[in-house]
Amino acid sequence: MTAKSSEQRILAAIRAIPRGQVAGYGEVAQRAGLPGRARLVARVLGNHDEPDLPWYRVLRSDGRIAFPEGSRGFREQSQRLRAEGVRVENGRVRRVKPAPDLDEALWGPGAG
DNA sequence: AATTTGACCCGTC
DNA sequence: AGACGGGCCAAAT
Repeated sequence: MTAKSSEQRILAAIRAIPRGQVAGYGEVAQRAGLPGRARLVARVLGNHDEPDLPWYRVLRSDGRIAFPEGSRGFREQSQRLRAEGVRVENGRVRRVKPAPDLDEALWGPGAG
């Protein structure tokens, strides 16, 4: 038997996204062992047939919904995200604040 | 077969 | 924040 197809790995990575949390296409691709294949992830999402697939937890790297504002997918995704407690604002998801660099902590404002 | 398209990403300005 | 260019890969034209 051959190895699992990339599609299966991508689907698995998407299913692995915890409820109430989101992930970027590139992030999913990387978790699926396919770094740089973000577009492939998008294609797979467009071809998905599984109703239980949390496709709505996948966003752009900017934290924005990949659908055009006002589109059906856009509203559905934003609504589903809000249903999980994700804060969606103007088609954009408030992502987790990145950890500050050590230099910033040491040499930041007030360190002088 | 070449070009365009698509639920994209990253570094740089 | 937004704009630009390069990368990536498969389907559609």
